[in-house]
Parts: sequence; structure tokens; C-alpha cells
Amino acid sequence: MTRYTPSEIEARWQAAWEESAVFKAVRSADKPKYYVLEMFPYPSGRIHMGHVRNYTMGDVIARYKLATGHNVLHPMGWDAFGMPAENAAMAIGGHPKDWTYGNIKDMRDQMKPLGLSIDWSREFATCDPEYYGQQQALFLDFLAEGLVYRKNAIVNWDPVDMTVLANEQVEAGRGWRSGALVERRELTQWFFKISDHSEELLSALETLDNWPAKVKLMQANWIGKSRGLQFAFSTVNAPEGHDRIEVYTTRPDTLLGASFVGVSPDHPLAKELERGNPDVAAFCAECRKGGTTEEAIETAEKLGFDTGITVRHPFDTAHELPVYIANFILMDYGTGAIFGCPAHDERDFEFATKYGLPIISTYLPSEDSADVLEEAYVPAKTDKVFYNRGFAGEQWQTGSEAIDTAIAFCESNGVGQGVTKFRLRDWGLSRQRYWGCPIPVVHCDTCGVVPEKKENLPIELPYDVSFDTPGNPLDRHPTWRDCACPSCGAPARRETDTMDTFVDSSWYFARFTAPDADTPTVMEDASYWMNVDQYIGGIEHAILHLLYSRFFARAMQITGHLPESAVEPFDALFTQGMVTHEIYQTHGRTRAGDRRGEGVPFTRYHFPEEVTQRDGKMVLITDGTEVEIVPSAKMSKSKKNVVDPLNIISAYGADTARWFVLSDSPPERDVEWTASGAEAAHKHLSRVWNLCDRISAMDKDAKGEGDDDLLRAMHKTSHDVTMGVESFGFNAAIAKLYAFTATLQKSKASHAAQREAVMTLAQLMSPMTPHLSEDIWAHQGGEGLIVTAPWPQADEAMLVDDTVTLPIQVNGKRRAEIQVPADMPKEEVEKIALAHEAVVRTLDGAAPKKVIVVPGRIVNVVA
RNA sequence: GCGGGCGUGAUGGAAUGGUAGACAUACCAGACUUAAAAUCUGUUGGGGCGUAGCCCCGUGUGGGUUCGAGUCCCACCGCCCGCACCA
Repeated sequence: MTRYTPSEIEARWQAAWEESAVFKAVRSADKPKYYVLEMFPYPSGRIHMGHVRNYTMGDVIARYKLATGHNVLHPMGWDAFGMPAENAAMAIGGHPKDWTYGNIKDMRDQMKPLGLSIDWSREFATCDPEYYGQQQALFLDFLAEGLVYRKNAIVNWDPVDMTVLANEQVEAGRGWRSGALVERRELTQWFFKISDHSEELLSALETLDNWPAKVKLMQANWIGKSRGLQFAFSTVNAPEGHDRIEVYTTRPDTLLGASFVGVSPDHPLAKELERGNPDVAAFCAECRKGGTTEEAIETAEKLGFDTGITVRHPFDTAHELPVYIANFILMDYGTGAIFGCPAHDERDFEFATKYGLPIISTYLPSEDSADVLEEAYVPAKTDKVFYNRGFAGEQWQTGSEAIDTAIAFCESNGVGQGVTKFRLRDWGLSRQRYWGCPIPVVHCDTCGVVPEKKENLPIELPYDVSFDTPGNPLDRHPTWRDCACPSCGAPARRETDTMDTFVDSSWYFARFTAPDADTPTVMEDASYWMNVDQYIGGIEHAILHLLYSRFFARAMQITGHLPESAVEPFDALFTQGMVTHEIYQTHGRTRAGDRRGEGVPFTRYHFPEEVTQRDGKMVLITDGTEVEIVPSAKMSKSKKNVVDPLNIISAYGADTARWFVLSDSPPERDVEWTASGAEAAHKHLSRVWNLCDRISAMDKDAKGEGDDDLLRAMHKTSHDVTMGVESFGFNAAIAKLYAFTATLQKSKASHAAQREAVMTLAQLMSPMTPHLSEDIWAHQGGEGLIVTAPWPQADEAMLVDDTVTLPIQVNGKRRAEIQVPADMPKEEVEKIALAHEAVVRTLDGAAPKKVIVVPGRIVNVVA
């Protein structure tokens, strides 16, 4: 008997696949195409279990589609620009380019042993000039089309990374990567006009039937559509040029409940007043300070400054309202000014109470409700309420109805107009960094901003830069920075900002369809391969990456780089869970002389390979100290709860790692990596291997028993596994494979039947454990490679048994079961069921009222 | 606050409205072995009885729809995630 030695067989079959070029994607008309893509990795230098899980899922789909007769495109690349490369250069010296390409080589070497069905001939990195040069070409086309523009803007400035961040990259007031508190700065920046597509990006979400509802919802919330009324208050005693204050409201039905007008500290009126009044200036400065931190937002008191200015109510010009500068009003939402309706808004209520402003209700729960409110009355917009100060529509109506009628009324009476606003703002793409795609424009004193000529692309990054001073090295690089104006030829200055790395990942999926083309895409290839049929990645990209990619697909369609059919580039999206692990920790106290002081408690973390189980406790291998176990959490280097895929591959083989990451949990949920689970996966693969050996050694002519049962089980397994793979039910599919393996192990069937069974088992396992499957296939004399063998078809006739076991319920409780032929008529089943001893006993002489027979399923007797 | 999701054995989790707990882990018992490892076999939701068997209870809690509910509906409790001074 031979032994299952993955290291040997895995290398052998990987070589065989490479030699036969089975994974090379070929365009041809004879087969349907299938494009499966996993979100490409950042080349940090090491693969982790999350990568293994992500790519294994994609691989299962890709191999399954290959076996079911598709032309499969399954590419891999590198999201290679970004700050870690510069940080590494600053920390350890060296050059971002060398660091990045070194990491790519390392990671490719670590990834190849996984045996993924990737067409490596299409590989590229976003830092390849051949890629980012085409990105620059795209940028120029977008510029010509008005999809990208330049403006002065208040931007989020990350003081640690010394760069600008998009709103999407600010999390709770901190930079998404550095964690530093974000500051406001005013700079001239490049922007993609994504906001022009807000409506489109929102409404098209409805067409994405195979996207998780959660992701669609998150995008919808992010785009943030609201319908409301925009109108102006005329001011009474405001400075010149401020005779009107534009406000936006989503609740125009509460207009008669207005008791004050509030403007943002960044509103032009506030800024005007600030210049002439030190008190206003002091107040505004106070508001701007630290206003972006989460704590500040949660705890900040509503602060207001009475400007002394008043405005006239549009419906009653004799009625004047005070104008406050208020800290809770955001300049970049709506018009930066609101009217306050304390009766129906908690925030306004708090403000009004504090500053002694009137609280005027416009609607109440009922006609006889008291008109003095103790707190803001804020019912759901779908609730019907009584409008005691309504001005349009019925007295009794829902908030939604009232809003619609109020907008119509205001429009026809010349008080503003109904407008739709979006929360989504334009995407600022300028970054003051070196390691990114240079923005291909030139600043000329006479011509202004001049696009670079396409024939000069790519504008390559210079290699000779240094990172010894903070800021952008391109700014300090005269020979690169200084150039001739593409328009007039006079000395000019290259744009030294580079593009946000999210640009790089917003079209890579399209580039994979023609990775070597000297245009961004080739329409013929894009038309054939697009869309991505199945996209797989982490939920953390639910908003940013996916929204930007959807915008890019539209922009590329407008500029003729993608067919119209590709405006939604990802037909199906799957967001997979993380790989988690228990955390092992012990506690200690610092010794004398520690810089933290003496006797300070601290936590020590231990790698999984440093602990072992002894007498039912987890202890340190070195000295037997018991460790505290913290429940499973995302693998993280700092907590040391990591398992290196390379160690698993060398200990058990890639097939074991692949099998295990899919086996224990549904793919969308987190999976906990456990040593015993990995062990079990490996044992199972060994069992299958031994099974194959045993069958090979059988007497070829021996008669067996139970051939039919075995083959029925085989067909059922084929059916169940196929359903599982099709619906991302990998864990359930694997359970069926475990069960079938046990059946086969116990089988006494003939050699022919067992051989067929083990070959089918190998095929059904092949998307998960491709190397082992190839080996079994070869051992059993299978034709060609298993990867190209057609997927097993379950024979419908073999899925139904001749006899079935029917449970019999009496009043919904199971009382007995009977074996009957599958095709027995209902009446006869009913007769047998009612005659059953247990049924008779339970009925106790009572006549059944009704008998429900669900063929092949169940019998229920209603007494 | 708004929006969404989830609650099933010791654990991860199965279950087109049709026998709840598949499969795996863990535990326990047994076989093989001088012994251990490995391997194999078996048991394991709770309770009860007259114990080849049968009965009762059981999918967070309480209701409802249904011949039949883990699954559908309502309310509540708990946990998780996303968004958030958004006018």
C-alpha cells in the first residue's frame, strides 16, 4: 500500500497543468465563456489564509465551469501602487519599486503551490508602466469627455501620510490607513464626476440580482438620495450680497413650524460676518476645531450664535425668524443652511429649548392632542397624522403625502422648487505621493493646464528619488518635473500629484480581457469576456471599490473602451467571510527597569504553534504555563493568532488547506481555523487515497453485492455536490462528499462499480482538491486530465429510489414510518398508513378527519 | 437614532413549509498493539417508563397562520454589521 504524499503529487500535477496549458483562456465561439475573478491582492509580501480562502472559492467555480464546458477566464494580478511601499522605503531604505516587485515575486511563488487554475499569461501589476500608461490614456479620454475636472476644494488632509483622502477614505474622522485625525485644507484637486451618475448608480442597483442585498443597501445609503424643497428666505438686515438664504429641507410640510434659520460655520454668510466680528470668528473657530472626531460628534452640545439677522417667513412676511450660526450644520450637505422646526426634529428641539425659541407643531397624533410638546414629535413618514398647521393636502395624511403636496404647493406659489439631492460627492483622486500613477497633465504659464499627448504616454515615474524628507519626492525632482508644454513648447511643469490607488483597481477587470493591448482595452475582447460572471472578495470593499468600478465601467463605456452591456461590470458578487483563529494569551507584569515602569500588567500573545493541549487545558509548550483562550477573531499578526499557509502546505499539502477552508462554515461567514479541523481534512484525503489503492488492488472480475445501491448513492452525491457548487454551498457539498466516501468505504460492490464510484468521487472533489483528484483519476486509468474531463451528470432515474421510507404523522407528530414503492398511489399509501399499528393505537378508535399524503415525503393523519 | 442581518447539541454548522441536529470537531467506550501513536468501530439534545421498545419536552421568548413551522407573519429579548448632527 502506498502513502498519500501531497508534496510529491501536487508538484507533479501542477507541472502537468502548466505543460498542457489547460488554464489559458482562449476566445472561441464554440463554447460559452465564463469570467471568474477574485479581488486581486496588494503585494504585501506574504499570502495569508484569507487569500487562500478567497482564491480557493474562485478556483472551485473556475474548475467547475471548465468541467462543464466553458471557456474560462480566471486571471490574477497585483494591486501594486500604494503607501506601504513608500512607508517601507522610508523605514528600511530601498526603493518602493524594488520592494513591490520583490514582494510580487515572493507572493507569486507562495501562491503557485496552491494549484490555482489561473491563466498566468495575463498577469500584470498596476505599477507596470504598460498598465498605468493605459490608465493615463483613460484619464485623458475622461478629461476630454468632462468626466474628470479640477477644482478648489476643502479636502481631508491626512497629516501622517501627508496626503489628501477621499470622503470614503475617512473613517470616523481618521485616515483609513494611517488612523491619524484628519484636518481640513483647501487645495486644487482633480475630481471624477461620479456625482453626475448618482441617479444611475443608484437605480441600476436594482438590476444586480446576484449581488448580496446588504452590499446594494450599503451603496444605496452611501449614494443617499433625498427628495425635498429648496427655497430662499429673504433677509432683513444682512450684509450686502446676502439678501437671500437658500435652504434645503426634506420636510417642507413643517414649514409653518419654522422657528429659526441656521447656517453652517462654513456658510458664506458666516464667513462674511466672521470678518467683521471677532465674536463670530471665535465661535466659528471653536466649531471647526475637532469637529470631525467621533467623540466630538457624539458628545458635542448643540451650539448656536445669534447673528442678530432675521429673515421673513415666505408665507407670512410679517413673521421674522432669527438667524443662528450653528455647529451641527454641515456646509457640504444641502445648501449649508436649514430652517429649524423644533416640534418635529429632536436636534432642533434641543437647540430651541437651549436658546428659548418657540416650538410650533404642524401636525399632531390626533385632533384633540395637546399642542404643547414636551419633546419632539417624530412619527414615521408612513404614519397618518393630523395637520393642525398644514398648508397643502388633506388634514389627515401621512408625512410622505404631505411632503409631496407641500412641494407641489410651494412650486405653484413660487416658493422654491422640489429638488433631489445626493449624499454622494465627486471623487477626489489627487494624491501627493510618489508611488502611484502620475496624472498626465502639464501646467504651463501661458496655456494653463494642458493634457499630455497620448504618444508621450506612459508618463513614467522616475526611479531616482529619495524619501528622506516628508512630502512628495516628485515635487523635488526638477528633471522629471520640468518639461516642455505639449501645446506651446514653452518651459512648463508636470503635474506632480499621482492618482488614488482606487483608480488602479477600478478597471483592472477590464484590462484582463486584453492585458497586452496598446489601448486600455480591445473592444472585441472586452465584448467577448465582459462581464465578470462571478466576482469574489471581502465585504470591506462593499462601498468604495465596487462603487468606483461601477462608475468607471460607465465612464469607459462613454469613452468607447467598454461595450454598453458592461456598464454593470460584475454580474454576480459574492462576499466571503474571514478566516479566524483563537487567540492565546498570558499575563505578566513588567520588571524593574522596564521603560513602562515596574509591575505594570501587560498581555503576552502566543502563536498557535507555541501552545499545546495537556489534560484538557491549553498550555505553553516551553514551560507548561496555562494560556487564556480568547474566542476566535480575525487573524492578525499583532495578536499572533495566525497560521501561515506555507506551513500548512508543507505539513499537509495544498489540497488539505483548500478542503479545510471550504469545509467548516458557509463561505459568506467567517471560518475558524483549528488544528484539529485541518488534521481531519488531511485524514479524509488520506482515506480517499487509500480507498483508491484498495480498489486498484481488487479482483477485477469478482462479483460484488450492492452495485445498484452504490451507484444510486453516487448519482445522488453528483446531484447534491453540483447543486452545492452552483449555489456557493461548498460546506454542504463537502459534507455530502464525506458521507459518500463512508458509503464507498463500506461498499461490497463489484470492482467495476467501485471504480466508477471512486472516479466520480475524484471528479466531484476535483474543484476543491485538484491534485489528489488528478492522481486518483490517473491511477484508475481515467482518460486525459481530470480538469478537462466532463463533469459527472447525475442520472435522474437513479435519483429516485424504488422504495421510499415515509414518516407517518398523526396531528403533526411522527408516530411511525413505512416502506412503500415510490410509485404507489396515494390511496394505497393512505390505506397502509391508517392500518399501521402505531397509528391505530394513537387514533384510539377515533376516525381520521383527513389524511394528507405528500408523495415521497410524508403522510399526516388529522384526527 | 436610521437601516440590515443573525439567534439550532459541548463546538463549527445541516435541513425546496414535510422524520430537527446531515457532515465535521470534541468527549466517551471498544477493536488492533507489550505500550503509545496511527487506523478502524460504536455512543453522545434533555427527561421519563413497564427499557429488543415506547412516551414526553426541545431550534432565544411569547403569540399567530398551517394538516404540518427552525423555516412564513406579529411583538419582545439578545448579539453582530453598516450608516449617521444628512436638514
